[in-house]
Amino acid sequence: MAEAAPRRHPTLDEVAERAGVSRSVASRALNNAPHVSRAKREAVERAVRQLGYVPNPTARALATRQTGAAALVVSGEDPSIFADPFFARVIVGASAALDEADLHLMLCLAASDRGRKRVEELLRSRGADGVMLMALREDDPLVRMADEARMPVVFGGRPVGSVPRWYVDVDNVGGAREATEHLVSLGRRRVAVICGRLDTEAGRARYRGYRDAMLGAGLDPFPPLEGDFTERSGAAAMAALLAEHPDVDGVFAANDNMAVGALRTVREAGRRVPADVAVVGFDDLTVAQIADPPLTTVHQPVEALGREMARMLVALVNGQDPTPLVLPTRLAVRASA
Amino acid sequence: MAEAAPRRHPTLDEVAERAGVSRSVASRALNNAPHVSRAKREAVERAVRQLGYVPNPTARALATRQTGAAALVVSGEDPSIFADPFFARVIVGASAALDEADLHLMLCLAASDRGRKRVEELLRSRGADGVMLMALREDDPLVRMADEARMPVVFGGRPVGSVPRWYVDVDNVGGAREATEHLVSLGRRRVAVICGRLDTEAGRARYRGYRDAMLGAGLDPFPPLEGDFTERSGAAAMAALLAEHPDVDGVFAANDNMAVGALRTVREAGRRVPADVAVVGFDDLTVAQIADPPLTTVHQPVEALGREMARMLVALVNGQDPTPLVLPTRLAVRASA
DNA sequence: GTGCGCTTTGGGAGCGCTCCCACTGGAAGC
DNA sequence: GCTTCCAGTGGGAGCGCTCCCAAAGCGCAC
Repeated sequence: MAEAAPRRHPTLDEVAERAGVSRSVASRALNNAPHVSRAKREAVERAVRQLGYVPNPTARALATRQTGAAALVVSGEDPSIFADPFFARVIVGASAALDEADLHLMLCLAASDRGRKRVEELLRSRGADGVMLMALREDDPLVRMADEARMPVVFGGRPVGSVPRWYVDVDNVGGAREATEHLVSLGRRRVAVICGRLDTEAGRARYRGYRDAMLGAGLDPFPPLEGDFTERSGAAAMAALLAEHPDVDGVFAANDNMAVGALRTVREAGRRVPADVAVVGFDDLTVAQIADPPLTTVHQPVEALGREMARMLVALVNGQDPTPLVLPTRLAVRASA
Repeated sequence: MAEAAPRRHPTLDEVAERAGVSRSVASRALNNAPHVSRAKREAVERAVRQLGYVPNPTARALATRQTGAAALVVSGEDPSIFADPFFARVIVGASAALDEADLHLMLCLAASDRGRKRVEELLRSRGADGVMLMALREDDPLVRMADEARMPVVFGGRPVGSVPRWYVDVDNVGGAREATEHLVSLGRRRVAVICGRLDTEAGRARYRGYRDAMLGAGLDPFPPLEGDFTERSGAAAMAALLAEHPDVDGVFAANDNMAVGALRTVREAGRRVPADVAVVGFDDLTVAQIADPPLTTVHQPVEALGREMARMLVALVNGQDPTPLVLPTRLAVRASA
């Protein structure tokens, strides 16, 4: 038997009775609403203390039509993409901002079909006051669902093929451009690219940034060589690159994991980093600092991303109409380039 | 203006009316309860489809006194401890298990005072059907709150100084013992230890396992040298160790981050791993595999930890009385030892 | 003394669902 | 023929809160 409740929860009625006031007055006192005399307010406070009263959030939610919770949905068929520390840091930021607005955080990993179904239900049933949506693939059904949702939706990053009404993103194009320009400024001329999945907007935008920088420097951009954001795929891509273009002297990888994989392959091929091949990553996760050599990479404000998504959502919930936000990146120069 | 709702949500009453039945019958049909004729059941289903009806979870929660959500609380004064990929993987496991039971996951980072206060309110107000509690420090006020909570509580790991009624833990003592025995079996005799925080039960248990193994092998255990589970602290501890005991030939670090720090310090001191100093970690996070050399470490089933916590909680919510669980660890032997 | 406007108060009607219970009518048992 | 039973049904009373609104109380200008 689980914790036979010591005594039933006291209700607002009981508080009111004990304080010698009506339920209305007690409610107002509790919510710091006006139109309550000082004496009654204090009487209510006393009764609350004596009874150990805590308002029932469900009842309040039913009456106010506000659940007091915001959901963060992380999409993707593979649940382990969530193991990427990236999301953990987004959550830290979002959690802090939601705390300030007194909203709870519901986390939905929409990996399995079942999970996806539950997200759809959440969206349709107003099981939360608003939703933050992340990591959407091309044609993700969640995008359509979000359109039809009966609550505010903020996107983290932009989905492929559509520009949502409200989103927070990082400057993927600018970051990739800066990374590539850095390689060029070091005198590298045969600068290759290891793209992320090109069915994500981040993957595409980072390739665009690379391409812009190469063209701007009068160099030939490499065609997109696609990885899937894992270390393994970075290592494989680098191997292919060395085989096909032995003279490559710089590599921009669309994230740190792949950059670390590339680092490993370069070393195993007997070449030095950065002397023979300079490598730049993207993200600036912990792994960039402990890589050998430490990875030059595009720093993105991950916690700020979460924080700003949450703030935007709070604004929407409060009936405001915030404008989309693109957060700046900056290059963290370390030993690898 | 945020999304002027296209039309008000249809309610169960409207469904019932459209289907030509009473609200009771509609409710029963919706919940697959008995005592509904086939014809009416189908009529209700049709009405649901036509109206695009979705039950209001809040109203249901109020009536059933079940919120349909479980909370995962991660304690700790520093919110960034949550950035440890460890928690992300716990969440993946917990989320999957909760999905199966149709429970939502609420995530509470009880870092700030404000966050802690909100957790307390959650615990006292039955804002969730149950709670999973992790990463508790000595004297964490959350432990007391959990005792007084009006809902089931499952601990992840055991808090210092008390054995909760329900918990899931990994075999910290056994894992640490096995790690140390491995070092001894390699012929190492001066095997030192870099402990984790000794105000956590995991930190203490891992030291106990180390000590047991040393004594069992007839060797002198080193006194506890405490780190705080970060790479930096591991590096510092290792430096101190080399200064004081230049002849140390093996190190057991209580987690991977500290082991990686130790690795770095050993190399910077001009010694070789594992030839001069063999190093073993604990956790088997991604970092263990990409470390140089790859880290021999105690693998713990992190996702299973989350999954089992969630399952235990579900059992409690369903009125059962599950028994505490200690999950086994195993040594993942790589190049560092 | 009357009327106006203000704050303070409590009654009551929801919010949308579940679930107890009383009722119906037809099948089964005697 | 009667009672007994039970699947099927709908009415209605909650769950615990918010919030509208009418009424009461009171000071103050006229």
